[in-house]
Amino acid sequence: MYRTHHCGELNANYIGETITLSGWVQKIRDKGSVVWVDLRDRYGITQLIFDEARSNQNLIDKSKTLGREFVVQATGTVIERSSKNPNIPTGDIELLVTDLICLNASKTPPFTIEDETDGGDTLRMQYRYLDIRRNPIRNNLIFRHRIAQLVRNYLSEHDFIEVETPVLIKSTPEGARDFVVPSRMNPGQFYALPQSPQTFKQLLMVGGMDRYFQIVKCFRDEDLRADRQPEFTQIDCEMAFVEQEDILLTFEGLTRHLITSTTGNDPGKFPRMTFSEAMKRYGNDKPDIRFGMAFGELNKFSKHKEFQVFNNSELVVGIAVPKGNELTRKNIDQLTDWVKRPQVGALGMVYVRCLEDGTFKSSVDKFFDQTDLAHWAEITVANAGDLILVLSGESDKVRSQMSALRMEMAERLGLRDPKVFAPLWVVDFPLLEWDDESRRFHAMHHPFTSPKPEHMDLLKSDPGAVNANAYDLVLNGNEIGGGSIRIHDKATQSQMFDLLGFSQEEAEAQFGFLMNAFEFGAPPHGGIAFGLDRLVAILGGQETIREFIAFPKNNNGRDIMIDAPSPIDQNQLNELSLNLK
RNA sequence: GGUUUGGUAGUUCAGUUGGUUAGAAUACCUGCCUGUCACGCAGGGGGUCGCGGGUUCGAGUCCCGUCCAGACCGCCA
Repeated sequence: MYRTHHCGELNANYIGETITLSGWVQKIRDKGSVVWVDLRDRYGITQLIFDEARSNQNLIDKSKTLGREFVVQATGTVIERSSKNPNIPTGDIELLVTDLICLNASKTPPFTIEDETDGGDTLRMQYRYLDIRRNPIRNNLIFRHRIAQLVRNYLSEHDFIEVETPVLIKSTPEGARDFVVPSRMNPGQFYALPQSPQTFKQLLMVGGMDRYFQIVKCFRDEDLRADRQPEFTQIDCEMAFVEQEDILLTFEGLTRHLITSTTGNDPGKFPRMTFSEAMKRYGNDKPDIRFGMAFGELNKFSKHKEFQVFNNSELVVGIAVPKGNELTRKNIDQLTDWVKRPQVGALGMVYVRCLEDGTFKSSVDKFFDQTDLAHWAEITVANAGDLILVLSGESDKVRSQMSALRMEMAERLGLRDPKVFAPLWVVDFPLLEWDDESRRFHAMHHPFTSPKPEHMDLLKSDPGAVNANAYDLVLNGNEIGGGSIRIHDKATQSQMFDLLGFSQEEAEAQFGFLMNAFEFGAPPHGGIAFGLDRLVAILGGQETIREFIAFPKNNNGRDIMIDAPSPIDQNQLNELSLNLK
């Protein structure tokens, strides 16, 4: 038997017992005639002791041959320590070893297996199996397991059935790029990996499953980010015979349950905001509402003077940075440089200091008087001691620039507290968005999203003005879920494909199976999908989803541990009827 | 596709205006040490400064190219 106990459970109650532990050598402290070895497993650390007074010399010599990360099995007697360590649960006892087996040696690891490791990201990814031995990563994976468990239990209790859907499916032009898989038995033809099980879950509704969920891998061949991986996990859900309100309430329930269970804080009823309000007030469809600094639109009080920059701008918008007047001129100049970086793209920035005596000092005092600036302060809800930052330009651009600035200021002021959870429903998304490049409409959510019934008439006359029964769930400035009420009749679906520029033949070839199904009694239905990786990371108080994925890919979509992707053998290419170049 | 930051010992980093033999910490190895738990003390080994080219009497340092890594923009229905 390799072990009778774990390394984290022994305490004073076990004194005198003979037990066996197995684990990894965390550290050896060799004092000459006494040797201590910290033995680690998933559950904790227990100190082993080899002592000239009580152990035989062979055993002591053997202990001195061990190194970091050796795998050993130690049998001995639990004894009370003469000097205790209050910092660890097993600190009152140690194991006086009577038998020691080295189960496997180890090379010296390339980085320290400690909470604060000295290893860089690349090295940690290359030796991810060593990284996983560290508490933070192991705890993150356990945390992820807990959340998946909570989701399964909650949804199961609410009559949802987990159904697996295929991974080898058909490529479609809409949406993200597909990962494709060549078919050996069908030369020249390809499967695609699903970007989501969207059509399958709708077909399950047609199949009468009524309430479906699946914790499922999805694949998108797009560039990566700290919070984006080419393969990621969704909590994919669909319900039949529901309206938008039913779905919002059901999944608000799930999300509240997750937040409350994992953080101990009940976020209460989730606020709701329309897409257009989110864009107007925060320049963003996923506003972080843990803090203020909502936009104030200043057009009315900024275009009546000789300041041509504002006069030539479609939109002048400001935010009040709390206590921002503490910033020095140099700080503000640096901030101006920051917004002028190409990633943000502003041409300049105007600032107004709100002084303690109620007056204002701005970078545009030449053009605007105290009355003008007082209006700005009122609109941006600025108090004495605040700093109003103003950007101007074309509406869409200036909103996204100001959104970036708002987030940056919140970051600098420490307002993005990872222990505070502020969920928000964003509703009433537009159905379509115009794409200048391809000169056609794209589905904002996806082509299966239902227009709002009261906007059905607009579909023909003014498609861009049609709102959808689509909604996103936002948590702390991150989109953690999104969904919609779906189209469930062939005529509307067909009209939708038409709007998106599909010919009847193309629509039939790509989505004929779905529209056929709609002709056999498709129930009204809708759903939502959560990004599990992101959700887990945010609830775990971190930004980077990689810390919550056992074997993540790097910035270039590579797995540097197994070295994938990689070229394949010419024979394999031949079998697949593939000819490169 | 673009912007930007970095690449120096096993690891994390420092390295001034271009100037002698490239340093520190930690890890590793050896010796000493009976209560350590970031143990301590003494000693030791360890470098093609990512790679290629250029400027120069002289390049870790400056220039060009390239590769790798991180962050961001585009992209992500």
